[in-house]
Amino acid sequence: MEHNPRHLPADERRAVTIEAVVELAAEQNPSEITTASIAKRMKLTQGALFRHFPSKKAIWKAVMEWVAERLLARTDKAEQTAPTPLAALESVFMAHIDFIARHPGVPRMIFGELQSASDTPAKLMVRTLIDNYKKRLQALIEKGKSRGDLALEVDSAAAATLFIGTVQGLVIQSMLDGGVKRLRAEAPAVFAIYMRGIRSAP
Amino acid sequence: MEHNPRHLPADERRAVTIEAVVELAAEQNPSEITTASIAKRMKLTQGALFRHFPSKKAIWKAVMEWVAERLLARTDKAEQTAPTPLAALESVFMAHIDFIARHPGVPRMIFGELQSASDTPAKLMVRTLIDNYKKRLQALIEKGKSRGDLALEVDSAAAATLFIGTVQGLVIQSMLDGGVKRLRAEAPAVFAIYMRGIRSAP
DNA sequence: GATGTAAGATAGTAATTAATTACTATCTTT
DNA sequence: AAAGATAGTAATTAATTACTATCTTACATC
Repeated sequence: MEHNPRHLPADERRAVTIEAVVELAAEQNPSEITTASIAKRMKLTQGALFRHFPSKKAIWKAVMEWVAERLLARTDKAEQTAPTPLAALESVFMAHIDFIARHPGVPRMIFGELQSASDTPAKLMVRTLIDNYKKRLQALIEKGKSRGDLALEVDSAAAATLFIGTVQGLVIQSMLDGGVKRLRAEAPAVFAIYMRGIRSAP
Repeated sequence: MEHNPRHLPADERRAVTIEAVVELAAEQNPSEITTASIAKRMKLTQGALFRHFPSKKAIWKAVMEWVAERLLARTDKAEQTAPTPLAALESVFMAHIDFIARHPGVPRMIFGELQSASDTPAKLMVRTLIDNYKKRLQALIEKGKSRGDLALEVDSAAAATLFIGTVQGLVIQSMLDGGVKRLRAEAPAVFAIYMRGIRSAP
């Protein structure tokens, strides 16, 4: 059991920093997270952060990389353990919801990055993350069609967009009111309607 | 034709201020909009703003009131001119998309308000706006059910949530890439899947 | 045309911010 | 154990922020 070791190797310090930011984002507006508040959470002086990151933007970039990595790993696993494309869609959806419920700061940060009109490094991370995600969904949907589980008349690209949108909409509304509890509670019923929208007639 | 009249009555000045903020939000991260940048856009000195608003928060509140008013007016009209509940849903959806396409800064501001963990006055505005919106949607959906157009097995609350989520998801993804053009282009196909999800079997 | 008031300009303030600096403590390697 | 490398501290910096105090101008009303 270690008690706040004062000195950490650089890579561990970076990892701890990322965790601190994700934690803080769950508690407050990410745009109001200062280098001072990050340092305080880590019991470190503010200046020390800049020994490990060249700038604040670099911190955000590292955090978004962490998010992309973990989210993709989680949904990937969900997808691959499911028996059918249809089951995979549901499994991925729930894994996504679960990931956000465990890290409520993540959507906060992502939406924050979206708002900047210019292309920050962090925003680029988000874009490629969602791009890849969407491609995988689209492939799943196509597979579901060829198996006869999904309706051929459904636009696959639009279906992938709506899949992600369904998550985003749920998240936004639970951010407004109800929080993580509401997110988990409403997810199944909302996903059921989505499924009804793409499934082939019985 | 008026040429930037230097002096404006207070109420007009407030209106112009709101327009300036909505414009600016379309171009940059709303959290980075400063009182100085608002004033510059209006060709006014920064201090003069505080003759008309007691604080920056008051400006945001006024802007959100403007948004709520206009959006509700637009969707209300769309709803009331439609012949059936089903047609009304589509009409409201498209009116909503059109409103955002005309004012791309609006979702940016709303998402920005969502991120603050505490309940700012502006965040409260957003919450009641969406609450009212959702209630109206739910009523429409119930009406559609009783007419036999919508499936009884569909959860009305979840359907209303997903309706809003569909808009939000579309908006977010167009903010990431493609902008207003993509928003308008993808809206119909995505809405079609939503409709398929709630409509009764033919 | 004089006059009172509403609106704007000018020039500040105090607080907060990311980043930098000079220095110190701690670990690692030989 | 010496020496170099790594990590952290404390204090400071320049820039930016919302907000304010004081002075000046424009306009409506008589």
